[in-house]
Amino acid sequence: MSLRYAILVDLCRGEGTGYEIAKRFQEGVGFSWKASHPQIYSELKKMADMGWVEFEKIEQESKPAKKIYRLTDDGLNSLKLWMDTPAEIPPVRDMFIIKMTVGDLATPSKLLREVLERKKFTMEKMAIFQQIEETHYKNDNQDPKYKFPQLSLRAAIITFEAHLKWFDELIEYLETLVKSES
Amino acid sequence: MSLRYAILVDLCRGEGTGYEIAKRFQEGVGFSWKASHPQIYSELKKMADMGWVEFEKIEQESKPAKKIYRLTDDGLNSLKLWMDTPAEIPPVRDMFIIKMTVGDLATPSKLLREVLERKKFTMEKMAIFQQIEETHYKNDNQDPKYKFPQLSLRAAIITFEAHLKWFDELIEYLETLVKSES
DNA sequence: TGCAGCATGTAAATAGTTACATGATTAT
DNA sequence: ATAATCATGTAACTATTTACATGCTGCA
Repeated sequence: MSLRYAILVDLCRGEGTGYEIAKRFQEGVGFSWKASHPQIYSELKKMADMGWVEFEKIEQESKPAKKIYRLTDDGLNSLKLWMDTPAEIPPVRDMFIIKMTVGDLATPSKLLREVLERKKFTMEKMAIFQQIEETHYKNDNQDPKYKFPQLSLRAAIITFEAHLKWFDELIEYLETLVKSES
Repeated sequence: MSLRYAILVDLCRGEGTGYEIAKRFQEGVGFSWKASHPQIYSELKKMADMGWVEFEKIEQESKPAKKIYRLTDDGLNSLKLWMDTPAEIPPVRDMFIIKMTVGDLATPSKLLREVLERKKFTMEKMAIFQQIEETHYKNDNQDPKYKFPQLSLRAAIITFEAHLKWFDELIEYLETLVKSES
């Protein structure tokens, strides 16, 4: 049921089509959840049947009619109920960490390349989030209304920092291995 | 196919029954992957059929016969091939972070309680990993053989530290909310 | 007496991904 | 020309969880 509530949270900020919601749930756009479009369409349909969301159908020329979804009072109430119940602590599921436990089975240079790739990826992502933090929430904008979204953003930034710290420890060791290899 | 390789990595350290492997993959035991026992049994069966693992059947009185699995040469070779191909970067999928973006919809005291619960949980987990790091890898034990497992452990510790840092930011804000609430 | 641990497995359900399908428009 | 964007959806598959099933032993 997680995706269901993730969508409700997304719709809290305003109405949107399944397509738009799906875009936000694509790899990397939002930090904390990922979902493909068929999953989102089917979940929206279920919630429309339950009356948690409603949609306005807008016909378009040369495109399928778009459905603009918004929360209903029922949906908002269900969301509020969920908000007060603890969320499950998710398992990690990162094969890269598993791989490291037996890193001696890999080719050091390839492992190093993989870490450098991850580091690059993480730095790019982090830059985006830091940008948002600076333009939206820093300095003047200390409106308590934005405090929660900002704190949520902090989760991403802090996590990325941690990953980078770990990557640097890996790189340090792997570089010694690659040097002695040649 | 991730679970498959996670099991192979696990079997690298030595033989084991499905039951034992499943225990290690339970919530919280290993840091980086989670799996239930039916999933592990079925994956072991598939890999036995492919010849990546083999097992020795040991009859027992009053218990079902146990199967002690170990890697075959084929399994080890497949694992080595996998080691040299980059692992996918996993999505995060933590509803707690999502929840924070609309934290104003929750009851502050309940949200605070949830954060404190997570903090406690994380500190307990981290203590276990730090213990392992100190007893197994610190001081005298600078054997390069243990360098990779140690680095893998560092991923957990560094990640936990990051979570704790974030939790403290949340707690600081939520405490002001709870105070002004009463 | 009742629960945890050992040890296997099957069956059913839910969650999530990938491929297929359509079709016009705009940018490269 | 080709790919990306808009916008929906279905179908098939893979991954994962939960419930059911068995049965003995040792502990509180």
